[in-house]
Amino acid sequence: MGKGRVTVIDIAKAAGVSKSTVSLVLQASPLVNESTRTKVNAVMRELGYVYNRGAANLRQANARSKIIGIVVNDLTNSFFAELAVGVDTVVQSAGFVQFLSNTSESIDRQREVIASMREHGVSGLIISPARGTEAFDLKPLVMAGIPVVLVVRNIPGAKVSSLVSDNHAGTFAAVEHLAALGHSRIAFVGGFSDTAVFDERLGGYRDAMSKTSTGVRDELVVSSAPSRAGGVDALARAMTMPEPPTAAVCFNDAVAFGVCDGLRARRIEPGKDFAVVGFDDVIEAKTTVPALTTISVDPQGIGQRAAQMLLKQINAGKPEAESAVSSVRLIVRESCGAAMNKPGRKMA
Amino acid sequence: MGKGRVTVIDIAKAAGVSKSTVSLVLQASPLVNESTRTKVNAVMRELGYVYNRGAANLRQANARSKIIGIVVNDLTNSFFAELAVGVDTVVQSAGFVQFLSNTSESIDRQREVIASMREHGVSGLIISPARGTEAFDLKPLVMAGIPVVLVVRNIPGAKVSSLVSDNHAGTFAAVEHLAALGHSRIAFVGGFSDTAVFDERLGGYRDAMSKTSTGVRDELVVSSAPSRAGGVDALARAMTMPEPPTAAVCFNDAVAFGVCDGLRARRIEPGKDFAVVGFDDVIEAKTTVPALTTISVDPQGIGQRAAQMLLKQINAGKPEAESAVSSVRLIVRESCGAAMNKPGRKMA
DNA sequence: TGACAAAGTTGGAACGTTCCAAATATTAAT
DNA sequence: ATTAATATTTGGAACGTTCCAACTTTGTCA
Repeated sequence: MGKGRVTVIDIAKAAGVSKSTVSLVLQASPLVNESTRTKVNAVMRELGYVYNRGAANLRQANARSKIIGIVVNDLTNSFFAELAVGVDTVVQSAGFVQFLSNTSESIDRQREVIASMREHGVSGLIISPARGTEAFDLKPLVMAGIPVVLVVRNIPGAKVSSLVSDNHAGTFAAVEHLAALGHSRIAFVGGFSDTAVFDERLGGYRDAMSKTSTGVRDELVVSSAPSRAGGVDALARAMTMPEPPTAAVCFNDAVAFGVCDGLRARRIEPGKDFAVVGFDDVIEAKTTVPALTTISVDPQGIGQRAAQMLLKQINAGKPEAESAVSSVRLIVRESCGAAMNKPGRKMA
Repeated sequence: MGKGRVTVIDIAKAAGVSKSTVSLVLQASPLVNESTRTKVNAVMRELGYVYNRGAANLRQANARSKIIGIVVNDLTNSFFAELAVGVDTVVQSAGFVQFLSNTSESIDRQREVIASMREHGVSGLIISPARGTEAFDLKPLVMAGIPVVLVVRNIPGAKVSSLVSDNHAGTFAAVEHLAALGHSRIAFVGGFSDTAVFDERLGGYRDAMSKTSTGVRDELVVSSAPSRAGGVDALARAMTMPEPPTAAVCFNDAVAFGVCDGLRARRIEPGKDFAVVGFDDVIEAKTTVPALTTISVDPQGIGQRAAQMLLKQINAGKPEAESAVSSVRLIVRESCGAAMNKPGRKMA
């Protein structure tokens, strides 16, 4: 014993029934007699049977596979890690399991992992596409009728579902808030300028700025890598200007943290001498000092909602593309200087 | 067209050969004539064929499945996210794809996802077990001959491979370093006291402390959740002591960041008035201000190495359990106060 | 008792691939 | 031209499951 795996036929023999009956038991069919059912189940436990899903959904070409794939462009960014967790919770409770792959912004890698996932028979895909992904790259998927939900970054011509956050509204609100606090030289800091997300966030910033007394000033937008190091770097550039800004709306929280680091290195206290607003509301935002004022996008929530959209399409049979925008809200904490009272910490 | 999927038989018909030949082409067999090979490949491209791995490894019961599973206890912790990335890179280049699931420290969930992955036919598993996992829980896996590599947390009686970092050496080095800088009241801060990792790190701290003039003092170890918030909390408790510490060896980087937050909230400057050492060297450690002195464990490296151990076992056929400890090293940055010169930042 | 329905069970065939042994085509050697 | 060797191709059978149609058993009613 031990060599070959235990199959439904072994169970049938041991239980003195036919393989068909065992199959019915596996599917919890009401057709089978209660006594046989318990007997079969007992034998299964005894022999250590494990269901072979591969064989099962080879037979049922119609029903799909209980596997979904999620491919993200940068798993080391905790935004995506949390998004993955959100997806995981809902697919798990729907009895699915997820392939997860990281592309590190490489289109080639992305193509490979998507191909590999198809070969393994995923019944749907959640994709946060690598920079530079074209509608063309998704063509094979839609041709094959595989449901796809794009998250975070949308792709113009692709006929697939998408779920992005309301970037325009987010930065718009951030600027309004800073302006209401009396700031006028407000910078837009960080992010790669060749992405749609950047355009949207910058758009919100611009539209809000144009309603202020200062108006839009191009020198106030300084881009950089969307990372903590990028934030440090971008701030350094911003502070060399003749009239440096007094506040910054950052591309994301990582950049905002970098900006805070850079300020402190210059002996400028974020939240006191300079206002900083982030974007994303990652988990550290609320515990850092000073707590980060930011635009909350709830990455886990997006993951969950994306997973729900995907499962809906999978169950619907015919994939009906749907695009949604996830609303965002401004979370006012300390880094923008709005909280004048020093918050006391609970002590044991 | 478009309803049924394209199979190897369709290709065979269209190319005027037999399905066996097509199969040989798929496996890049040297037996097939060059001209037929190119023809078959052309037809495949034309008809949009996608390989059905499920069917394939149903046939070859011997060869395994090109899927590995990775289950972690907390994906929102960036340590694990990076570990997952490390695993991903090596399994991807070995032509594998990974299932990833998050257990959120729930044993039930862990049992479910492992069962699900088995049903899907994974050929190996990398597990960072949920708190409280017993050797018993892994029994079915080893009985079935499925290779398992435990990472981060080892489980005493389990007959599977493991790869953990040298926790004892890490905290030992941290204490030695702080003592050399002149500190004597050195606290050990954070972590749940019911885990093996905690014991090991505390052990290294204790052994090093017993060699100092102060010796081991139990009131200097204050545990907490291994998170940023936990660090804030633990520091608060530590500072209420009659003779508060002047330095802290932290359970991990998240706790260390929390300790820094807590210090700043008390107007104590980390790296100047108080020395802080972390454990893990997460990605933010080097960019934060002050840069965190910490024990580097290179999570991506661990992920890669674990994946290599697993692949080796998968290829070996018979799983030979092997346990390794990954060495760690002290990275001296600013938070311990050792760097007296203020590091200048590169400007554009 | 016979007919009929309901409940429960069952033996193939099928899913898309790989493997094997055997068949055929090609080339080289006599 | 015949044989031997080599190169290439091929038709089932098998993998573990589900589905279907048909079968057997049991119970009900006249």
